[in-house]
Amino acid sequence: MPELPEVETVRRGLLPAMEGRVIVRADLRRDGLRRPFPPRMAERLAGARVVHLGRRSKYILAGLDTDETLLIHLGMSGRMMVSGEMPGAFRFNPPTPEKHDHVVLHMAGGARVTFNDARRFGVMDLTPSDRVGAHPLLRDLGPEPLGNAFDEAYLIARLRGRRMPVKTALLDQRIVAGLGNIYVCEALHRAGISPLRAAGRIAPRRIAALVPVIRNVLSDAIDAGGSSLRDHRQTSGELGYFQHDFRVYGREGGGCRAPGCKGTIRRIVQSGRSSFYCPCCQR
DNA sequence: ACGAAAACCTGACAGC
DNA sequence: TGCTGTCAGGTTTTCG
Repeated sequence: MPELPEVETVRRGLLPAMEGRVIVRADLRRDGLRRPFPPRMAERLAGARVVHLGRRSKYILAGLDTDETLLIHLGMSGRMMVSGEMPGAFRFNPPTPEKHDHVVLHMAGGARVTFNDARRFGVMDLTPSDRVGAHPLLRDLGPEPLGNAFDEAYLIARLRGRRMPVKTALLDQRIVAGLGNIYVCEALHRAGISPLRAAGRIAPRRIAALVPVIRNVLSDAIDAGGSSLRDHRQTSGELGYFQHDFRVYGREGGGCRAPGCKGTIRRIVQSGRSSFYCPCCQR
């Protein structure tokens, strides 16, 4: 799935097709993904205008003029494709619906927005706009890593006393929201911190250094259109290309790219997920 | 309470 | 060709 940079890339691609525009019709090809769609979702979307298309962590939030907000999560394999007569839309009109096209939004103006998700770990839900933050999926999220609330003092305080590996802590969406496996691995490498190190046993000044590193990795990835490994596509069908800038992710056995380091990238498993790191320059 | 592991699904790929 | 096993940008639930 898509982590924060991929979701932000998708949001930006959806903007011209969706923001300010009316959803003429919503076609649902099944009754849910990871969880059931809310009751009468198609009827509640039909005729609604998208007044704002935002993002919180890995969730895309479409605020509607019906005072409801459509909440979208892409899970591991979710894609949103724009097709039809729109600038930036897929050049070819969509052929017949493809496998795993679960929801199609027909927008006024001729664009179609298709949600495709092979593994069905994604989510779509509707919630009252005046308390989106109280939604169970958003309620416990930590601060946005690119926002002002995520700063050195905050991260130092949140990691203090934690015995879990720093890798696990940064994947915890309650501590900071939006990081996933790729960008945690990449950020820890850039900061020279071992993913195995207990979160509460990192010197405060090293944690402080991690904050701008996280911001920079995410910003660079957004600028590159995200990372395309297998599933992620921009809404036009184009790939992202930040995967070419990975320093450790997926590079087991490869040479460390840190300046002056001769180490070899290793893969280990932490709480069921691969961690890639350089044992030489990450301590 | 905490952290690890399993579960939810499907597809891609390596190896035999 | 086709089988088996492994792995995958996430999150929630279960287990110890």
